[in-house]
Amino acid sequence: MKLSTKGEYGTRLLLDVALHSRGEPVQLRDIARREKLSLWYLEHLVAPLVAGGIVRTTRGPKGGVSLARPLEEIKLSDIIQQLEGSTAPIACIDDPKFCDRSGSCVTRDIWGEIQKATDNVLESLTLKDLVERHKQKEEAKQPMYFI
Amino acid sequence: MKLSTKGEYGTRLLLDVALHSRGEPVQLRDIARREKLSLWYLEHLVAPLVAGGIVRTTRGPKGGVSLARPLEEIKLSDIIQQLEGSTAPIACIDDPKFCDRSGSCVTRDIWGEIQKATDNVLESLTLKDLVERHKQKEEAKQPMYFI
DNA sequence: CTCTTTCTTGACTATTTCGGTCAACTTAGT
DNA sequence: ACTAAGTTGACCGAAATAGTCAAGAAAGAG
Repeated sequence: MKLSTKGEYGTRLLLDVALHSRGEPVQLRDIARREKLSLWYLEHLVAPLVAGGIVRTTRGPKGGVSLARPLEEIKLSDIIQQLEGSTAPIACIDDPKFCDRSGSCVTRDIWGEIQKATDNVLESLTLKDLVERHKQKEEAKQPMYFI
Repeated sequence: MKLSTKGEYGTRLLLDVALHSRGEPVQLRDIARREKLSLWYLEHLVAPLVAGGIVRTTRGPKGGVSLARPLEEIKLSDIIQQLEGSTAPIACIDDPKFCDRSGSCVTRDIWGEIQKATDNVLESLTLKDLVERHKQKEEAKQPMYFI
């Protein structure tokens, strides 16, 4: 039931862009520094995100990565779909012909239910939710001097 | 979000034992034949299942594998736990010290929710449920001559 | 126009995990 | 004893993963 680093880092990448974009693109170099990720690895995460219409990139000075859609229109499931492919825990879910027992296989049904459970979580959350949760955590850290 | 073949084959192994045990142990060789799995690979699945108290094995003639507990007391989560280890999609869930940002990491919370969602499914199902589902599918296949 | 800055692309590599095989051993029954 | 099981641990090849790098293309600034 493992998530690869693509999905992990990719989500952090997007959240970082969401938090630091002030209208302008966010540079990969800065993301790499803040998130402590290799710049050369991040480059490979951006390509599929562009292909999936999740981010836009601009080259040259003051270039970088920006979100291609409003925060609330970027679902976690979009990100994972783009970076990890399917969320199916096993191949026969996506391709019934993968195994000739698919029709009568009880265990296959279970893996399907598991996929559904994780998809429910991923589809119910958007980047906006992540940003809000992040801000809440930040506020919780600050002592409230103004009271 | 992939399940390895250990969890996949192990679940089928257990279901096969549940379906074919008539008081006596079920032999690995027969399981391998029925499930079309390599005998040598199955051997590696049995060891952790014994360690987890899920099955007992007896050696020698007429030996084999038998369930160590009643069907309804073997949860899917027990099986997966034993064969795959944790269901955490990412290491920092099990070990917060794995990453120094764990406390304030929003994405980590998400992976935790996903784990919880899959655990809910796995803990709600027992081998007995699988057996019953299997029988229902079998019956559905038979045309009902008796009507 | 050219220089710099930034992303783009694809090649490359190291490491790990996975799936699978096998042989030697132990135990239990006949 | 002999035979029929499971037990254990070593081993291997293939594939996936994670990561690095270098050459190039686009966009702006001057």
